[in-house]
Amino acid sequence: MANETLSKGYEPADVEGRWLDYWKSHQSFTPDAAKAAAHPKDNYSIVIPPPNVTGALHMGHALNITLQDIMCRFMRQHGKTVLWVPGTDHAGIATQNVVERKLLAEGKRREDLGREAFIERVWEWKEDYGGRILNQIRRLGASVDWTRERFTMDEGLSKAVREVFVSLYEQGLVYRGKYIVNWCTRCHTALADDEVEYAPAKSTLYHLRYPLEDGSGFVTVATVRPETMLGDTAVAVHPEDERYQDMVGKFVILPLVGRRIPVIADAYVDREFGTGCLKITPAHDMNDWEMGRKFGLEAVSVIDDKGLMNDNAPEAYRGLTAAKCRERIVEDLKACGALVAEEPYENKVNQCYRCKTTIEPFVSEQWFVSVKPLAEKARAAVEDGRTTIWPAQWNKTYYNWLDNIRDWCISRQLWWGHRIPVWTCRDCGEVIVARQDPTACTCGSANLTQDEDVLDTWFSSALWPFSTMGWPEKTHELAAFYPTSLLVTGFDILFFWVARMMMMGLQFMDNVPFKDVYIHALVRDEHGKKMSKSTGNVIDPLQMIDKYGCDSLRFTLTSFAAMGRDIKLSEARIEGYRHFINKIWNAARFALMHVDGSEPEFDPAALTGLHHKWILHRLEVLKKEHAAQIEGYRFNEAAQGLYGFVWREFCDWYLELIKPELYGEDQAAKAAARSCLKHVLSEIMVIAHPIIPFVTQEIWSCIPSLDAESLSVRPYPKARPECENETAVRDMEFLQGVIVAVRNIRAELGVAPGIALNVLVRAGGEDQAFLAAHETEIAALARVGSLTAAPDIEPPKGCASAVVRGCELFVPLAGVVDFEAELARLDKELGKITKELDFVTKKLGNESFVSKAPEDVVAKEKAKAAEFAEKKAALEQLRAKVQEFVG
RNA sequence: GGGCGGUUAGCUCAGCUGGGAGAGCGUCGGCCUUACAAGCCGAAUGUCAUAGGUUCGAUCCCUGUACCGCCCACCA
Repeated sequence: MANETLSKGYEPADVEGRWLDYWKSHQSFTPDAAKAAAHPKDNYSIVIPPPNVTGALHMGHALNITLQDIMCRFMRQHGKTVLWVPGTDHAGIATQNVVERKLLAEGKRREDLGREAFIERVWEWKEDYGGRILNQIRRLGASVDWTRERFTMDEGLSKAVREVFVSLYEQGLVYRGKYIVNWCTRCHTALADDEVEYAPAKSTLYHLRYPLEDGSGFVTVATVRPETMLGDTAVAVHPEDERYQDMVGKFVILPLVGRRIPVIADAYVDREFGTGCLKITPAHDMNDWEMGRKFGLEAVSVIDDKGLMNDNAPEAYRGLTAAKCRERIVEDLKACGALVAEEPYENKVNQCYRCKTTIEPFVSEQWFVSVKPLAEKARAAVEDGRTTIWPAQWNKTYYNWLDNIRDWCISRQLWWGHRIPVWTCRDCGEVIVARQDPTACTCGSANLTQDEDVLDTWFSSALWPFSTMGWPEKTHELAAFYPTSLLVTGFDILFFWVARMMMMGLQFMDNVPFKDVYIHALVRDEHGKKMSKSTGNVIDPLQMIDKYGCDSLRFTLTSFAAMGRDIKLSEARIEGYRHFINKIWNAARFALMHVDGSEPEFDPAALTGLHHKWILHRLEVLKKEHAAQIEGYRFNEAAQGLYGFVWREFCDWYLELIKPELYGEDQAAKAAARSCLKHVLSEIMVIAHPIIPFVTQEIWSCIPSLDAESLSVRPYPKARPECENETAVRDMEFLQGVIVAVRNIRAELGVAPGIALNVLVRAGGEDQAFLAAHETEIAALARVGSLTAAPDIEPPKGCASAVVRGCELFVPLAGVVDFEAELARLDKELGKITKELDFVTKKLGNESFVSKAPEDVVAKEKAKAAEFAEKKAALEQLRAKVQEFVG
């Protein structure tokens, strides 16, 4: 492949395919855990946030994967042994829903198949489609170790789940209890608090009148759910509410039901809201449930698990849906005069985060984890810095959630998931919680039934950082790679997942699951809206890859990945950054026209040209800054720094400056240029590789006499302090200043680009020598015919002029130049410099500035003032000269 | 109600520990200059939301205000 001419434009599809295959077949990213275990400090590890098996790649994944990949590739370059574990999550509800929908298309329900057959169907589905998302991740160039791919329902991970459940049970941290839970009547399962979403709704607030038992009057309560009144077991008022002082302790009779219920007093009641009286329905409202516990109230459940009115409701309502029942209740209450007012009301309705069905608070028997003790450890680990959250602004959110945490409901009434390892003996009632499926009870009976429920998906995800490494076995992976170095994720699962991994890691590994957590942005559409299928504003990463190439997408996402800020993405941006990828490609194409492997070995000491010294210095700065930026997760800065260096410095200046040498006759200079060019190009490829792996790898493989196929395992370029050269930077500024001044004159005075200009510079000593030495470069870059530098140069009649670093520069344009235009141009320059000079002068005139500001700042300002004054004086002279011609 | 973030060039956004603002895209003008027209050269553009405060000096630090966005809790 070496030394072939590159195609004129970069064609990503072919390139990406080839290198993806190469990396996979060579197992380039598979570390040797046994070896790595011997020196854990040299290791680096990340576990991928496992996408749902049902998932399809979206921009959030693309960003997430890109950032992780950058870190992994970067750390390999820095000599780390890197493990990046890929895998997927079984995603209980989501996956079950998908398969149920498929069944429904065949006219079947899961109940028709039965549990075992249904689960088999889900596994079949998983085998067929579950790998899709992983292939999509692969296409992003993720340098994961495919030999260690995991699934949350793998045998090993299931073993870990069971181990954790049973030991938490043994530690008294898992318990079963009757509790009010968020119940999805469609999914038929309990949901954790954070699986509930709130949606605004237009409702009606009904005022209901309950008569006092002693006939002394009424209390009026307000509710948006009148049907739940059938389950009321109290009415509450505020203890200090004067209106109701004498009612507390009395009883009211519940209309339609006839139940006698107490009036209680509790500060929870808001006196301002509605009538100040609150109906208490412990079985169907979270707050009421708490109140019921506090006051020892009965919880009368009137709605069942399907959302239908049950037998506790008066006969007339039984079997109705809650909504239908509400209509009927409203009619009936109206009829008996208990409904005294209706008003439109906007509130929020709880929804299932999976299917958006309204949540019904529901009392049932569920399994819980006592998370308080775990949460305290998780909090402490961030407080004392064992884990660092980036950016730190998320600490507060994290603490706040942990501080207010309630027990975690972990049972789900689904079939797809880790079945709860609890058996009940049907003969003696013994409850067995076991790591191995028991065959018999202690009483000898084999008549055991396993708990029907499965565990919350997040229960297994919480173990991901160590379960994927083989825990509870003592593996080399755990020894080498736990705790992991970094977790990269979106803030939307900070609670669901990150906090719970912290808890479980600390509990079972006695160590944090990761040293750093990087919370990345949310990818939104160009208007800042969340991308969603229903809004139709989704940008499909795979389509973007097909259209613009993976590197374009990766570079775009990286450029916008500023910490703590959302990304507004549009296709135009990706298209824009494709230009950059193509620019690199073409720069390489140019370079490879001149580099064939015969050039001398790179030796900075042998490079005497200013532009070589300059670019090598700039390269040193880039190396240093780029590494610091990646290490500090300042991805946007890293990408933009690279962009600026490659385009503005390497291409715009360096490549242009070596052209005279490459096309020239001086063989020594040519060889030096080719050697340096090859060196700089090679190092750029290495530095850029973590962000844009494909184009860099492809170019790398075409650079002659390099280790052609190994860019992904190539170390980061070593620092070369001998190349640092501030003098070169200052000299280069001078050279650039002269070139830009001439270009500016040409452009502003409308001189045709074809006309070569002659340039005179009034300069003596070093400056004169410098200009003479760089005539070739100036000639080439500014289209200058002849350059004359001398201390006694006098401006010829009819010329344009400029001042560069104190030197007056003249471009004779007799007969060509429009003096009015030149005058205007000089005036513009004068205006600028005058403004700047005035500002500095004023500042220096301020006594308190001079006396109070640090010395170096004052010195800097003084130097500026001198420089500005010099330039201004020179410009004024030039202007006067031109004025003579005009006048 | 509690918390967090944002407000900088026409657009999208950088600006790390205070020393009078940058990039990309877009715009305008000129170029098919043998790596690249997906390009090259040149140019224009900002009371850094607002009112105060601290300071010799504030886009940056503090306080208040307005508007936008998000998270948590939730008034039935």
